[in-house]
Amino acid sequence: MPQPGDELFQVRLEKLDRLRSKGIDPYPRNYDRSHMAKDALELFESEESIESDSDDSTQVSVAGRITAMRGLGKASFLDLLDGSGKIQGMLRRNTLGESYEILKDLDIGDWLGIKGPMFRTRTGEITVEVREFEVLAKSLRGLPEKFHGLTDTETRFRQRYLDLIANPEAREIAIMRSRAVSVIRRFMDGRDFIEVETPMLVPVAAGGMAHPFETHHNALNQDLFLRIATELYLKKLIVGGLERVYEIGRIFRNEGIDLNHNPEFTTMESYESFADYNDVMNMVEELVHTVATEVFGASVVEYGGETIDLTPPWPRLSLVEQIKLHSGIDILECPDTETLVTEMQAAGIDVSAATSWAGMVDKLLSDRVEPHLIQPCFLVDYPVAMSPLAKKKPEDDRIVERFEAFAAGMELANAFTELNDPVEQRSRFEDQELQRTQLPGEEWDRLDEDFLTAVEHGMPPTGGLGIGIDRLIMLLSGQQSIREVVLFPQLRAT
RNA sequence: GGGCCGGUAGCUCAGUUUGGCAGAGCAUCGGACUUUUAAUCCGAGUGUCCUGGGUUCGAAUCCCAGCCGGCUCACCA
Repeated sequence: MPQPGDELFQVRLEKLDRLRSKGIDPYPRNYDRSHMAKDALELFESEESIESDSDDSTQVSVAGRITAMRGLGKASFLDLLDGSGKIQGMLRRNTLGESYEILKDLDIGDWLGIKGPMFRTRTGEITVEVREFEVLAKSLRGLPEKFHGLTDTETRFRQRYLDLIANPEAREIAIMRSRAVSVIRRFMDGRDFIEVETPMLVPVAAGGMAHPFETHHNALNQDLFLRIATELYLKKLIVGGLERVYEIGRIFRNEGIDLNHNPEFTTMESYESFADYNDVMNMVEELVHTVATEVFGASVVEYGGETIDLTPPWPRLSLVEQIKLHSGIDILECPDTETLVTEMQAAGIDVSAATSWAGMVDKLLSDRVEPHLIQPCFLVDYPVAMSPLAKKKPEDDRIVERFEAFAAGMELANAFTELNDPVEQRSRFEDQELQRTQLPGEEWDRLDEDFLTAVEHGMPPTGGLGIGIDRLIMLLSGQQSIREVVLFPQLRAT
């Protein structure tokens, strides 16, 4: 990459001066574009298909970045890339006269507007025969090489704009993600949910089990945390009678970074009054299927060599049964930590890291069950010890009405019938706080007094949902790394 | 945080095993070329070999420490 002071950079500065000395503003303020590249190509094809009396096609003006230049003396070809794709332009000394010489001061990477009729070259490519052109922005640094493109992952993530220029797939994923979020919004809005925003800076990082980022507000002289979930604030809105709310937003967890984890990630959480987790399950499978078909054009996706069919309904599988099936362990028969440790060791599972009963069940789930959950499904009915915010099943107070959605061995969503008994909620929080004092190495939920006060005012029966947008996009776009679906993934600052 | 792998020209990469002038393609610069498209042809210059130490007559190459990245394990969604 040319740096200020480098020869390549200097050469471009000289070109910039030459353009100015010819009376050309290398950074004009606008351009009157008639067509996107893709639309221009389609226009030509449609005009071509009907017999036309005139020789010339409609004139178009398109604007984009020069991604390739091929000079042949008194004629030159260049590729322009705009938001819709690429289009080729041909410039000839004959048609352009003196202004043809300006080409010498153009480089790959510059923004250019071209205007003229279109034709097909000998090799069949639809091409703008440039009658006029205008420099839209001079670039001082070179672009990645055209053939191999940009593959260095560090540069791709740190300078995502180069990735977007060089790699069409990067562009496609960014666009797909945006469309997917739009579809989710339409889907939720269509079900009479209202989109809300809740605080990201919070005094208590509650609503999940995760290590928060800490910060400080100077004027308040108060420590604050970045939210780890949107859950509790959204449920306060349910208490307030908003009935159906959702939030699509960033949450922050101060934990490891890997293929599936970025410290900031996007979730959609929704809360629906008078619904239970069965209603939410129906909604989730329909939501995912709708996004897949509307954005990616299919209800079937390829992921890691597997073909995954997202068509509802997805099977509802008992968590307890699935653990029994894949590990031989009946967790309900092991109500205390010691028994479970013994059983897990007997099954050859490393229990050195997990210290709590809930932590070990979670490990059983992720080690033994998750890898089998390739086709989409719901695991339902979790132990109460793992789920301090979920309502117990009426027939079994060891189990709560909670489900997690899985596909391609990845967890996509977590949801439950919300616990709305304020007395029980307080005691569940107190249990979490107690566990933290006993097992500080693990993450526990935190007691949020403001939230309890809200629930004490009466929270209606509610079905709640959290769905990881990044992982959903990974699944639908076939990407194995969360960094591919986050435009600017977290990297160490240099 | 642990383990493994990597970092060489603007980009993509050889060269490291066995220490001996810093290399190729693209890009860039000069020239030729009026339908090219990884254009072609002739000619030219690329550089903190990630950084800092060490060994050596001599280090991109060997040793040590560090930085950055990737994968993986742990933790997690």
